[in-house]
Amino acid sequence: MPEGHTIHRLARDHADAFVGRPLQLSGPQGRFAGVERLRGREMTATDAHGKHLFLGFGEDPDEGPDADWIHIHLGLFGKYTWGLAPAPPPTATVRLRIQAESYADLRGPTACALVTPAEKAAIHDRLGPDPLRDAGDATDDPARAWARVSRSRTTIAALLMDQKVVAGVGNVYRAEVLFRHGIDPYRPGKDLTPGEWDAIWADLRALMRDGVRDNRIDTVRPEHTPEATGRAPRKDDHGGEVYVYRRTAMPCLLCGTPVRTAPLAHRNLFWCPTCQRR
DNA sequence: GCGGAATGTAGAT
DNA sequence: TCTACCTTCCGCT
Repeated sequence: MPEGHTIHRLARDHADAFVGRPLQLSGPQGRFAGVERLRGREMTATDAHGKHLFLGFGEDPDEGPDADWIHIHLGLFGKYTWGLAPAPPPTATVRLRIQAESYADLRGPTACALVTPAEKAAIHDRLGPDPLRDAGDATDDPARAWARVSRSRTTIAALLMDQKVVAGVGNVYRAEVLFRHGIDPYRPGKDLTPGEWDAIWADLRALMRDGVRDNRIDTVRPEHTPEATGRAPRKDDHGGEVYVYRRTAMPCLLCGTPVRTAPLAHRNLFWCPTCQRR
């Protein structure tokens, strides 16, 4: 269950494990039609933008005559399982298995399909800038996001989840970055100051880079950890330490106010009504 | 064993 | 604003 950091980590892990190595591809579930076309071919590149993962095949995967990309989006349920070869017999839910010296099993993705370089470019075009990219182009330019945010009456909580505005932020990073900056999630985007946006973007970059490195989301500053403050740690465990995400009714790590939750655009929003003011 | 929830998105209305 | 889709896991019977 991924936000952008998971996808960038997967791009790196696929590059390390599979680029330039003899591969065995299979689709045990029978729902990935690209297996036949890619049989015997070499993975030559990987890429990530927001929550979209791309695995490139062909001498020049960006424009060569044999260029193909596997486009993968994990959605809410998609999950990877990694291990050392030989892989055990796959279960019926494995959409895609890639095997070299190690193997990766993909289950439950929203998308797993072959796309052309042009189709890949179209996906980049409809995504906003990604705090984790470092291409020096439109795909990581925070000014593009600010242009949308600063003109919008939509709440900052909804804007942060809109992949056309910012690519890669999900429900955990949204809740946590708004908490870290003391921003009420219901504030309209146009009410934010440029300074607030710059700080949010810089923080997302730092937090999400940590997420890629550690393969989990940790957002709590050392001085606010349960160990440092003596407050009880959150019971639920999604793999990291956070201020408000899924800490409903538990005391805020800073002020002790019960953390609030409310549905917003089909997702649960979490915030501290005391620390996050309009 | 069942129901609900989960780090998500697309498409219909 | 709603529904559908995909899979796993946890808490409750």
